[in-house]
Amino acid sequence: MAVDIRDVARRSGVSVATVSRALNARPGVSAETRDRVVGIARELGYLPNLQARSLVRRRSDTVGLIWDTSYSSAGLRVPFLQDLLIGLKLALADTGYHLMLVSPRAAAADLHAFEHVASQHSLDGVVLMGVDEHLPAVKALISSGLPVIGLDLPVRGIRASYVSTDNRAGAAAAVRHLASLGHRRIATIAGPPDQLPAIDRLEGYRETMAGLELAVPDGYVVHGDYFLDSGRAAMRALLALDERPTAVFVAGDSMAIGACRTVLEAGLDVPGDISIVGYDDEELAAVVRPALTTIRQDYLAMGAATVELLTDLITARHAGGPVDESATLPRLIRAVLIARESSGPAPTAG
Amino acid sequence: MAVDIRDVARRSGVSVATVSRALNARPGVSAETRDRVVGIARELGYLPNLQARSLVRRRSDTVGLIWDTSYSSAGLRVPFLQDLLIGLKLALADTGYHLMLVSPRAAAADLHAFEHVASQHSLDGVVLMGVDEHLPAVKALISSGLPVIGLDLPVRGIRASYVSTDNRAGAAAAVRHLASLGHRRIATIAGPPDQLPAIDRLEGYRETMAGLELAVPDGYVVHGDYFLDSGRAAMRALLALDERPTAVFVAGDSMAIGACRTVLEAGLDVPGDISIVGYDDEELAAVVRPALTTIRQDYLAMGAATVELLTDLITARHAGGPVDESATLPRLIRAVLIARESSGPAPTAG
DNA sequence: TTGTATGCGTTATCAC
DNA sequence: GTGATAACGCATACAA
Repeated sequence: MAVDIRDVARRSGVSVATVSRALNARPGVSAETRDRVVGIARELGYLPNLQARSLVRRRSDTVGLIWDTSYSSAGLRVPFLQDLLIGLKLALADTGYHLMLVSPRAAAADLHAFEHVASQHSLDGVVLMGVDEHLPAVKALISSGLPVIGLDLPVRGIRASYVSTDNRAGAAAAVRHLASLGHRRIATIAGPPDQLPAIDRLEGYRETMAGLELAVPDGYVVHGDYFLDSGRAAMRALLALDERPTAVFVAGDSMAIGACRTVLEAGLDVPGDISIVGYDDEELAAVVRPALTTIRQDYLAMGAATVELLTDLITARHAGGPVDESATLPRLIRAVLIARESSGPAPTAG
Repeated sequence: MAVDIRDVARRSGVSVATVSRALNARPGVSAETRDRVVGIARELGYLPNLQARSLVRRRSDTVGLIWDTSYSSAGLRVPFLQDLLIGLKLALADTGYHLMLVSPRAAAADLHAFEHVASQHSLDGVVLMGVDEHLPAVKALISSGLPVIGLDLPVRGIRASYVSTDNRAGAAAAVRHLASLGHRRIATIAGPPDQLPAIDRLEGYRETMAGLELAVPDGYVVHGDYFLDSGRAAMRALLALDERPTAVFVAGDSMAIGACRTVLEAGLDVPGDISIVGYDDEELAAVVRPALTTIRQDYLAMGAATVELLTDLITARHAGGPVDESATLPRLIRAVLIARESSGPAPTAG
């Protein structure tokens, strides 16, 4: 049926070993025969069988993606993860690695579920996304020594690291943007105080405010839960303040939209009276009115960093060499500010 | 390193052939030895190597997903496709098939690009998503005889079919909803006239209007390109009509939002003066003001139908039997109307 | 530089 | 019911 390496060998008048060497650009074959073999292989439409290849090479040139999407059955959407998937896919396409999606159904029950799928498919490495990093199966996978990268998921290990966004720097960019527009009374609507990204964004806000020698009066830090309504409530609290802020950095787009609405309903203007900067650049950020200035996580860059880290780990492992320290250092990707309509010059003193 | 079938055989005191038979529940092995072998295999933590397995069985229990995401580099997002992916993934997880993501980089150039990857990975079947169905490589893939299912992509062939939403019925639901609110002058903003979903939605509109004995005057059908701005332009055309519609069925949420804005900017009210129904129930449909009444596609059901169709095709092919007619019949999944704020009673005659 | 032979871990085809 | 053994398609150690 399909043409195999023996067919190419016969037609070329050489042995299969020579064909293999020629096609894989291995040394020890004359340029002349190499060219001839390559030509005949192309002519015959020869395609090496990947299963056979990985069986003998003991590697599959395939990385697995472990991504728990069960939340989706409940109607939830996490668009950011899906953006990350695309970033990963695009970056991987340039490297020759294939991507296998594994569905972690039994992960909760079976401690070795992840190791098992990895071993059965001879996966060269694994990317973790949207799973609980405290899962025993995750820890077991990491201590198995297989190269593992957490995508927006803080895991560390002998051959494990992670890629995430620099939430501190993102918050700093937002605050600096507002300050550069002349704002001095800048408040923040933060996320839940027990989540790492929320904590980092809040710290980034505080640090930058301090660096700019701007005061953070009582009441300038309000917490929400990332949902729209909590943004409304938070903004109401901010509007009730004696020294009302002229700008607000909001740690999530939905909350920012809620905050916007509350400002407008109060008869004030955005950005005329109050400037607002969101976070995440969700799809709707560009659509609402006024369009939201926000911080975008660069998922293409995150995908690229993930692939880079993972392939480094993989090649180092195959080379049998020691794990390079720098290869297991987490990579924080800079978030970029997308300036739209919801931020503008500070109102002239009045 | 890892325990293989020979280890199990040795420990069981039987041959590898017997082990294989026992573990795969093949006939010709006594219940007694079967149980013993299974027990020892479990005890040893034996995991069959899937590459070796698929090498000899000539099937991989893996389906490929061909999904072109290159548009994403341009900053575009198609959230619906990502919902579909999750639906597919969840449905597939229950069947034991694995999912391999293939990135069609050379598809445009190489006529046989898709066949090649399928053959190299011994894929049992392929799901197509977000690629141009007119691509020569797609046609070539289908005529290769491999089981292929288009997800929201109208392909047909000897072992090819597709799953889509019932766009006709969705449009009908929208029109009937508006009619039930008392509207009689119902216009539509359709999609590009050369895309099947757009065509079906338009036909569903026409049929239902005819069935309700409602007139579709000249100018009541305007085409857009699914982007927001085209919805604005289309609505401007509609507003300029002598007999202005009191309701508009818009074939996409973004266009519907654009249409809403244009109505509001013209000093008219939604839904007071003009009711609007969108299509897709994108995330932002629930967030914009007024919240959009729209048609939601059931992506979990679509994923399930895709898997069902594909596995039927695959098992039929492996059985060597003829292709069941019904297995290549497209499956249309019913869409549901989500009533929100953008649709209301028709204005009383004036 | 090239060819021969062996092994990768299974399943399947024969014998027995 | 069970056991040798030959594929499956490829890469590579060793010989030549």
